[in-house]
Amino acid sequence: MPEPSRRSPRKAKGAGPERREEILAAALRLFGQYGLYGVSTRQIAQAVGVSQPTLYAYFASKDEIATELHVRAFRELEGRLRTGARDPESPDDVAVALRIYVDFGLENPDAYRVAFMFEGQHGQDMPEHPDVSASGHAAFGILRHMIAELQARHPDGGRDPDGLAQSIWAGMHGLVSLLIARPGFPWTDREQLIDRHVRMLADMAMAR
Amino acid sequence: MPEPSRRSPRKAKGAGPERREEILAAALRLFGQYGLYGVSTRQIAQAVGVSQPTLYAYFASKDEIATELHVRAFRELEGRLRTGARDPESPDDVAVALRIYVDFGLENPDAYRVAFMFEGQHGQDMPEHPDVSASGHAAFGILRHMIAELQARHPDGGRDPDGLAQSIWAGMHGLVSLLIARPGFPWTDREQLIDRHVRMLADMAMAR
Amino acid sequence: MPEPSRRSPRKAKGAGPERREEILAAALRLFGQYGLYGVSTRQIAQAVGVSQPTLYAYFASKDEIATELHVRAFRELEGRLRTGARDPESPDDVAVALRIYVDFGLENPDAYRVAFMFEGQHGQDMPEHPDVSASGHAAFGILRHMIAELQARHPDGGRDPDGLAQSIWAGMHGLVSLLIARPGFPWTDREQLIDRHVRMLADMAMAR
Amino acid sequence: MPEPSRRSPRKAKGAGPERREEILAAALRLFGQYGLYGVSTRQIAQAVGVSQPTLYAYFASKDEIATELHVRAFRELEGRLRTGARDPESPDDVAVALRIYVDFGLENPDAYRVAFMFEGQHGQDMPEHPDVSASGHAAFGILRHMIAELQARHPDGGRDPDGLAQSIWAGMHGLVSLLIARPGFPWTDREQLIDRHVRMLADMAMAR
DNA sequence: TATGAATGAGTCTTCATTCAT
DNA sequence: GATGAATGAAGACTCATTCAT
Repeated sequence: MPEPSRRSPRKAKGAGPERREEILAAALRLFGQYGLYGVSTRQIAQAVGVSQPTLYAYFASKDEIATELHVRAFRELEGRLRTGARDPESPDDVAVALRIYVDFGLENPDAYRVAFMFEGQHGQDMPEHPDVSASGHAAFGILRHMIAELQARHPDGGRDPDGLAQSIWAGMHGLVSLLIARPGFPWTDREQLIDRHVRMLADMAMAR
Repeated sequence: MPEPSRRSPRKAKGAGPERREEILAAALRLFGQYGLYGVSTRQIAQAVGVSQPTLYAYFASKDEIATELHVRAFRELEGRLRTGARDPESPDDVAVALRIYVDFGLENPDAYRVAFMFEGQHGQDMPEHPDVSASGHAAFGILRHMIAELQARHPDGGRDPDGLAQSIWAGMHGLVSLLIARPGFPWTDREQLIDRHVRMLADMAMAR
Repeated sequence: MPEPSRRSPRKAKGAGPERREEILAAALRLFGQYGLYGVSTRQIAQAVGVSQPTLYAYFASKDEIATELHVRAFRELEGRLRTGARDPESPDDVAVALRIYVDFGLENPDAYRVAFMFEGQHGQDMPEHPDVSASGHAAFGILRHMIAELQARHPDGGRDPDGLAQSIWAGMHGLVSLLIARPGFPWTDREQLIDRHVRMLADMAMAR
Repeated sequence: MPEPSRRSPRKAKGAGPERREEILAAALRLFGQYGLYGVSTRQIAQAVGVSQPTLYAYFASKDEIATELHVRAFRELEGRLRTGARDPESPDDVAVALRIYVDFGLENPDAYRVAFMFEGQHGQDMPEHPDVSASGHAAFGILRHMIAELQARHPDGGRDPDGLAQSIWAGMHGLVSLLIARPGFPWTDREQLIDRHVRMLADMAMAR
């Protein structure tokens, strides 16, 4: 006796972990486009094609979705940096890493926005979400490590890798965030702007 | 004998234009702390010590409060830059201007946050708020002008003042915004970090 | 010694009863245009050029303004009818009165709207405002009296002046209110429409 | 052993489309009684026995509720006219249609009031609500068509069916709206009043 | 007489979340 | 696993009205 038409024998289409991914993907797109506060759970649910309560089968709250995206964004960035960044022999190698950073941001403005331009209370590194801080620090650590390595190889070339890494990171973040947030600004040729920005900051890695 | 004008000790707090300023001050603090979307008109009213509708006697909408704060913040920055920035003869003079920028941001983190807060729909520099864009562009224009002047004086020293101004501005914004947004991060010595960051960016003004 | 230009020797400009009239005039115009619920006391005050609380020096409430306008409208109509309506010798004389009615409505759509299309609770003749009902009944009484007179003169011509007066009144009201409320409707030639409508209803005055 | 499906005795009131109808019914009653502007969504929700936000699961806005009621009212009227009105051979057949009109209004005073309620900005047949105008015109069109048919059959009997239809419609509307709006008025015998009113207007259909 | 200032109660509407099924 | 239905709390904003001056 055939049981009344059920879509698939065991898992319904897009159930389980896949649903979770669908939700994250939709939320990432929407958060990036309209901002964290500009997106409602209803919109997310609709974008996924499920009902609102279904979201809560996968996430405890809207905040948890945002946090997961935040952590993932940093992981993705970290992964890219780890993959693309080789042992630096010259500032050019640092420039490659910086370029990876920029490309990540511009290719994934949603993720970048979620990761770095996290709205909400400022003035505290969201201690309630330790994962968020941790994943951010890890990505930063790679850059810091590269600069330290580079300087170690050229002991006469530079000092204070910590400070320099922070300075360079900040310089990158400024460009990426402004390019994302102000697309209407009359920027000069983007490619050239980015290229020079990256090279200049990379050269700073060996500053004394 | 006229009795000495009885002032009611209760409601004479601050009328007229002063109330307006009180509201702006409270809104600035709250917006800076919790973000534009994280603050309700109720909270603003409560912080001022008035009822919600009273706000609407001074501002047409919450948006108007935010816009006014935004414009004021950039005006203040513009004023500081205009006052402090002299005709640049060397990158050091540019560094002075950049330092003014940083100091403004760190001394008025709320205002700085509000100034760059208008990142609504991911992009769109809010054409509906021309003042908002205008005030930002004016402040930027001063830096751009300085760099152009400097290069004009040293024709062999640099080119593309537009692109450089954007690059330097971005570099500054990155540092200021991160210092404000991540106070918990293990920054190296702030003063030294800022000082070198500023000098490095200023040196870029004469890049070729 | 000429006193400093005051409009009138005693009353300050627009003070006292004149103010009251100004308020009523402004309210009549606004109520007629936007409806009773579509007009706020602020709008009335602004139209008059005074502050909101000033209204309450002349009227106890917004409702009192509306009521006064209502009563006045009926009085005006009553006055016009009393003036223009002569002892009826034929239906033509009734037609004259009906035409007065229509003209009143179309020339003073604001007043007509206030008088007859009074929004609010229906199903009761606002017993809380006895004046309103009274003034309405008075105007109606004139029409009823005309018809009775006419029939008395032509004893074979008609009966039931009460019912006929109500019927004719209703017929008039329907046309006036629709012409006022639906100006966008594709009415045929207004003058001709009104003229025939009036004559037909007047002829009914002698129906048996 | 499966226990017999427990039905919760509390919340099973009326789900889905039935809720929608409940809301419409409650809104119709309230709008008819207190007017469109005199009723709040809270009152509607309370009358239905649900919370305020629940309304928005069934209607996008208060305006949508009103529009639906308006359209329904005219549709109902249109349906009654279409059903009851036969090819007119004499004014008596027109009288039947007019009587249907009156009966509809008096049996459904709320609906009638709602149908003619959309008198917003004094004029403007709400071009933003095309349905509203359309449904009204459709009902009127039936009457117009009847009169034209009648005159076509008796070519010597009447002219200008458009103008006559408007005149007769206005005459009906006046009586119905006053009977509804002024129940406290000392009307003569209602049945007789209506009957004669209807017959008189119907006779006008063949006026020259 | 007139008003600047203020407000409690109310408007419509949207939110994230939960419950019973 | 999924949902239809529902809601308390809150959102921005407007209202008629009333103080104290």
